[in-house]
Amino acid sequence: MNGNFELPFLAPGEDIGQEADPREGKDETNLCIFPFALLDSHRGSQTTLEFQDYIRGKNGDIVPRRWTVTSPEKYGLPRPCDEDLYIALMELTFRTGLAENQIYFSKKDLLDILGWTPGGKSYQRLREGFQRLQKVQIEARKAFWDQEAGEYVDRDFSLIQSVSWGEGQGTQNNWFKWNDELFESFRSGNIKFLDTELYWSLGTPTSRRLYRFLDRQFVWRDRVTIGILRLAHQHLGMSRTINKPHVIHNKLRASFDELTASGFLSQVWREGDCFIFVAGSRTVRRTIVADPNLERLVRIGLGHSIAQQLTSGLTAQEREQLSRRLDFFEQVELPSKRIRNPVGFIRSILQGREFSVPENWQQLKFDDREAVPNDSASFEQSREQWEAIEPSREAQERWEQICAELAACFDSHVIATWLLPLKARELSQNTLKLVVPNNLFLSWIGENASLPLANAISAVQLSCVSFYLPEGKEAALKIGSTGH
DNA sequence: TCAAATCCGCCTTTCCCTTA
DNA sequence: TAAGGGAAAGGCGGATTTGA
Repeated sequence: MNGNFELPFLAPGEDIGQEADPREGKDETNLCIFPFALLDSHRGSQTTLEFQDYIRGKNGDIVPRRWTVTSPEKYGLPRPCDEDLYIALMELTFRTGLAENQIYFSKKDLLDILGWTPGGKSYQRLREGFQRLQKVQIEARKAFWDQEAGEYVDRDFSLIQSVSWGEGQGTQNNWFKWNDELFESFRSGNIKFLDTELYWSLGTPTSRRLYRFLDRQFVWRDRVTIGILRLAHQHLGMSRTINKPHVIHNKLRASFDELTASGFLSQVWREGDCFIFVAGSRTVRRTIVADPNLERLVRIGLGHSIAQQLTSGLTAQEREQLSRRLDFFEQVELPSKRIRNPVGFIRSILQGREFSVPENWQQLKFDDREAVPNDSASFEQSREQWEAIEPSREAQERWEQICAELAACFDSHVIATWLLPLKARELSQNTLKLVVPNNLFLSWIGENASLPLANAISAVQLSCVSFYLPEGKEAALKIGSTGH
C-alpha cells in the first residue's frame, strides 16, 4: 500500500474536520539541505545564490551537486521572512492532507502561524513574500533522487506557481498553488516532519536554518561532523566574505546556545575546522516509526499528535485490525463513497475503536492484482504463514539498521510502508534473509529500492540480502553490497 | 457592529564592512 | 579579534477602511 489515493475536493473555507495542530510542520527534504533564501535581508540587491556539495553517485563516484537560486531584479531573492512564509504555507498545506494543490487561506490565519502582528507592514511583507516565492527559480543539478531512474537527476523549478491575492476577508479569494513538480515531490513522500513549535521559537534566521539543516541530518544519525566553511557557505548561506572559522564560530555561538537550550542539540563543539553536533533529547526521529498506521493517518490528514494520541494504547491485535481497516478505507470506501470529510471519518473510526471490515473484501480487491493469490483460501493461507513467521532478533536489528541508512533516500511513510514490515528471518554468512508479505513488496523493492538498498547493505557491512515469500519459497530478487 | 485588513510613521534590530 | 558606522529590513502601535 503506498497511500496513493485522492481525497475528495474541499470547497474554499470548508471545514475539513481536523483539529488544527499548527506545531506539526513539514519540510521538503531537498529544501532543508540547500537554502533558497538570503540569510540576511540586507543583501537585497543580490539576485543569485550558488551552493554546491558532493554526493556519492550511481557507481559510487563522487558527484558534485549544485543548487543555483535566481530571481528577477525587480523582486529580489527570497528573504528570511519568506523562508518563514514557506514553513507556514507547508503547515497550511498539510492540514488539508495534500488533497488539492490549490490551497485557500485567510491572511489573518497566515499571520497567526507566522507570529506576525496583524498590522504594520505585515500584510505588505506577506504579499511581497508570495511574489518572491513565485518568481524565484531553482536550478538543482544532481540534487533530486529519481526512484525510477535510480540516480540523482536535474530539476528546474519555482516554489509557487500562482497566487490569488483577494481584497476581501476570509478564504474566498486568497489561494496559492505550489509548483506542480514540487507538489508532486510532496506527494511522492519527499517530506519530513518539522517541529515548528521549536522552529518558531528560534530567534534568528541563522538558528532556524541551522535547525532545519541539522534536523535533516539527524534523521539517520545522532552525530554530525561537518566542515565549518562548508556548513556556513553551502548550507546556511552565510556571506562568503566571512571565511575565517573562528569568525563563523563566533557568529554561530548564539544559535548553538539556542539549539542546545531548546534540547535539540545535546552538545556541539569545534575540532579543528569542523563542527561536531550531537542530537539532543528533543530531536524527534519521526521518519522511522514503530507503527506504520501512524504515518498513514498523518498522510490522510490527521495531525501527528492527534494520530499519536488516538493510536496509543492499541494492542498488537488492534494495530493489525486498524491496518486492515485503513486498507479498506483507502481501497474501497474512498473510491466508491462520497466521503466529504475523510479526516473526521477516520477520527470517528479511531475514537469508536471500531475496526471491523466486511468479510473477504480483500479477495475482491486483490483479484485484480497478479501480485497476490487470486483465491481467498490461498490468500488466507499466505497470511497465516506470514503471521507465523518469527523474526530472528539479531537479523531484525540488522534490518532496522539498514532501514535507518535508507532514511537518506526515502521518506518515512515509504520506509514504514514498504520496508519496515519485512521480517528478518536469519543472518548467516554475512547474508540477511528477509521475508516479504507478498509479491507486491518484491516488485516494489526491485523497481524502487535496489540501488539504495545495495548502498545501505554495504554501509552496515553485509554482503547480500535475499528475499523469501511467506510460504518459504526463495524469490529471484537478490541484492548485493556495492562496496569495496 | 466588530473583526479583519490596510496604511503610515517611527524606532529598533541585524549584519556587512571597515578600521584599529 | 573587537568595536563602530551605516544601510536596510523588521517590529510595533495607532488610525482608518472594508465587509460579513
